[in-house]
Amino acid sequence: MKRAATRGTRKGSFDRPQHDHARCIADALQSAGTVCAAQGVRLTEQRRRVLELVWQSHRPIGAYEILDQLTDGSGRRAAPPTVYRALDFLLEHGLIHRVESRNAFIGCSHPGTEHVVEIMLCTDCGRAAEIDDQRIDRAVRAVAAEIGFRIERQTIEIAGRCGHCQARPAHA
Amino acid sequence: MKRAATRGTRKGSFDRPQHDHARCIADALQSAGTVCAAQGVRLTEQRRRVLELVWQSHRPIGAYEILDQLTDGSGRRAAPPTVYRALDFLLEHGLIHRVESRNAFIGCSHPGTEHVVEIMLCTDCGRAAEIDDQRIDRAVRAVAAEIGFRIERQTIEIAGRCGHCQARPAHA
DNA sequence: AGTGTATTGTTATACTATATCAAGAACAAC
DNA sequence: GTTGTTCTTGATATAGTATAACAATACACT
Repeated sequence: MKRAATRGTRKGSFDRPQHDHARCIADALQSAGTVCAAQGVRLTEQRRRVLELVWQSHRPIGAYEILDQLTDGSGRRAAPPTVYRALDFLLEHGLIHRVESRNAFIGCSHPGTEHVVEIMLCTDCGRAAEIDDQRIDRAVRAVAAEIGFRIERQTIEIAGRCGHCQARPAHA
Repeated sequence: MKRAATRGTRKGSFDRPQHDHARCIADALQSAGTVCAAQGVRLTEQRRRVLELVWQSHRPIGAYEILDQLTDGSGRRAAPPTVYRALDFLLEHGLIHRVESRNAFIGCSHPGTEHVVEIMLCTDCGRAAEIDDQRIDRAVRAVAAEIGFRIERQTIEIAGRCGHCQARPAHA
C-alpha cells in the first residue's frame, strides 16, 4: 500500500494551537474513504460520524464521550455497542489508535501505512501527538532481539508537557 | 537511594519456567520492607498481602483477581477500595507497576530505584518481564528533546511471544 | 489515657466494555 | 425485482474496572 502524505501540521509533533483543525478533520475523513475503498470495506455513515468525532476532539476522546455526542437525528443517544463497534472497525483498519493509558482514542495521523504507534500526551493541554520516528522502534527491536522476544504489538505512550504549553504559564 | 540488587532470575528477561518463584516472592517482600522503612512509610499487613498476591501471580494480575483472593481470615471478601488503596500505595512507592494495556499490575523488579518502566508481555504464557535497558529510554528522550517535549512519564509495553514459548508448541 | 493522623471498612455509584439476540440495510445471483 | 446471504445496526442486559464519601478503627506521640 502506498504511503499517504502526512496531513496538516501533524507530522510527528504537536499542532500549533492556531492551526486549521477543520482542515485536519476533512483530510482525515477523505483519507479514511480512500483507505476503506482500497481495503474493500465500507465506511458507513455511523463509522464516519464516529471518526469525525474522534478527530474533532483535540484530545484523546473516550467511548462514552463519543456516545454522548452521537445522537440519531431525533436526538436519541446511541447505545454503547454502537460506538464500540465503530471504534473496533476504525481500529482494525488503522484509522484510529487506542490510548491505553487513558482508555481513549485518537485519529491516526498516517492511515493506510503500517507503522508502530508512538504517542506523546500533553498533561497540560491534554492533546496528543503521534510520533513518526524510527529510533524508538529500532531500540525496542534491538532489545527484544537480544532476549529472544518476538514482538507483536507495541504500546508506547509518553506523557509530559508539550512545547506550546512550556512556552506559556501552566494551564488553568 | 542505593540501587537494590536485581533478584532471582528476573534481570531484564523472562524467568525460566522452572525458577524458584517462592524465592522471588520472599525477596520482593523483604525489599519492600526495606524500601518502606527507608521512606518512612508503613507496609501494613493489608499492603503486604496485596503485594504478595501480585508477586504470587506469574502474570499481570487485575485488582478484582486480588480482591477474590483477599479474604479477611473469616473468609469474607474485601471491598474494592481496600484493594485499590493498597495498590495505590504500592504504585506510589514503586513496589508495583501498572500494566496499562491490561488493567493489571506486576511486581517491580528493582524497587527502590528510579527507573523508566519498560515491560514485555508474552501473549502465549501471559507472563511479564520488566526490561532494564537504557536504549529505549535514550531513544525516547532524544525524540522528545527534538520536538521540545518535557517527559513526565513513559508507558512502554511490548506484547509478543517470549523465548521460552517460541521454543515449544503454542500454548493450549 | 488523650489527641491527631493514617489506615481500613462500608455503601453506593461512576466509568469502561462486551455478550446476545433481533431487526434492518446492502449486495450478489438469479 | 425477488431471493438468499452477509454485513451492519438496534436494543437490552450484564460484566469488568475504578472512585467518592463518610464512618470506624488502629497507630504514634505526648
